[in-house]
Amino acid sequence: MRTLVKETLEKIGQSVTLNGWVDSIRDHGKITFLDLRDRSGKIQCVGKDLPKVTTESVVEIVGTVAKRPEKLINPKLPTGSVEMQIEKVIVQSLSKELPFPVDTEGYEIDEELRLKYRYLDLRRPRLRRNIKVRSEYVQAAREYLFTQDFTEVETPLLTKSTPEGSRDFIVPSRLYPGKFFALPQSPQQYKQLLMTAGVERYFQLARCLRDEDPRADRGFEHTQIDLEMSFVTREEVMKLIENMTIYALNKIGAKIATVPFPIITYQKAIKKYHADKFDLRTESEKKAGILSFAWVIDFPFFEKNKEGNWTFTHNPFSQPRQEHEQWLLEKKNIDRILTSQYDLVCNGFEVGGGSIRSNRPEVLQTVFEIMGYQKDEIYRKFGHMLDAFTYGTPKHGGCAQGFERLLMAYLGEEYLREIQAFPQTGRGHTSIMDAPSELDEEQLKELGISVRQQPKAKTV
RNA sequence: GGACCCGUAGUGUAGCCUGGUUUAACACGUCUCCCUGUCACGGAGAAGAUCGCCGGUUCGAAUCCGGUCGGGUCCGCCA
Repeated sequence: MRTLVKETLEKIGQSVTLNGWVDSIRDHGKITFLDLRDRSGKIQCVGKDLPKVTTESVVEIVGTVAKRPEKLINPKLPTGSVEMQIEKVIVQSLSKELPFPVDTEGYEIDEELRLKYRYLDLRRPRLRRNIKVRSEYVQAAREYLFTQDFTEVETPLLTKSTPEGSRDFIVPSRLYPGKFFALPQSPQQYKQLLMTAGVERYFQLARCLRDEDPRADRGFEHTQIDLEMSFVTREEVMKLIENMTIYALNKIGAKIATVPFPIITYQKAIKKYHADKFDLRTESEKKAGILSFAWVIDFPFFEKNKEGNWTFTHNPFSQPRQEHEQWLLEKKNIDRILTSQYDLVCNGFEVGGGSIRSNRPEVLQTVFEIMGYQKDEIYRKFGHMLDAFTYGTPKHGGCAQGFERLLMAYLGEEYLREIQAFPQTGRGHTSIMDAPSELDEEQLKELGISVRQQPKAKTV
């Protein structure tokens, strides 16, 4: 039976079997020290005449846990008061020399190389912690939402392209040649339809895919804690997300500057910070690693795009502020219509946003009319929503939290990629596997895609 | 689509501006040998780089110039 490294502290004098990676070897000739690492920690193992083994190899070590004499205790190691007296080392998987060190922070290493060998990069303590903290945050958020009677629902990945918002990732259809699925930019429409369905409180860890040029804090894929609630006010949704965030951050030991989160209007934010996302932290709070949140509300619903046409600032499905709904229906004072949208800001990042949605088909229809859509086009693209809203849909609202950015702030990371196990590179290549890649002619034929010389094809 | 920056042993850097004492240096890692108490062990030694690629200038290019490829950051874009 396997014993974890951290469990050795309670097994002094016992014979145990440890499994893990060789963290380091210190060979003194007649005596050799071998530090063994598993997911729970590191322990020093002592023996003589050990088999030939390299660092980062996987070994099984059978031996006896012994208390170290007072003067040999290593205070830097959690297991520093004990050591393993080796009876037998079985080399299970020998490692060759790694392409880069994994006992450093790793920032100094070329990121392309780190991503090519991400499975080794993830061995470094910093990334192990990032992955672990992420998992703990998500677990805590789930825990909280379940106490609030939410139901977790998965929505489709293969869905329909909608012309608004970000550029879609496209998947060709084999059964319907010449037609395409789109991967979701967010579960927006499905989660609203779940409100029509009567789920009332939905959440999901939603993967969102957007085909836009990557940045430090955004890539092709990111995950959001996405939720939607029926029969709620703006303030109720904001409070729920706020409480979930506080609960989950407490679980991972993060400190928050101000609770409840301050609320500021968009107009005041622009005037005061010249941006709709801003950093409220004092210098001492920055040093202490404290998270400082704020809500931004009362955004304008519409703005003019570069062609001079009206477009939405955040979300076309949003309900305007109640007092402006009549303006919207009459298509007047368009520039003064405010939306029920709320954005959550943390340490200068936008880490979430949502709104109360309109459940009136005529409001949604008018929004698209203001943006210059013809009636038949609206029905073709959003008819399913308008239709659904004629069958008894409660007023509803929701929020999506970009918790990866939140964890970036908490973990002091500058790049979203450091929070993701297998991120794309800054130029949109996948980790490890060289994707996007070319397809076999056979696959293309099956998809009804004509075979053309692909640009930058590396044919020799 | 645009702007800026970076490519030198396995990793990270120096050298480049001001071309020639360069046999391309240093640290870590790797390999060999020595070492019974180290824990970033220590000591001795060794291997490992045609300086991303192509071309130009020059008697001579890691170094200057042009192009190209790869990478990074930002702007555009990202409901």
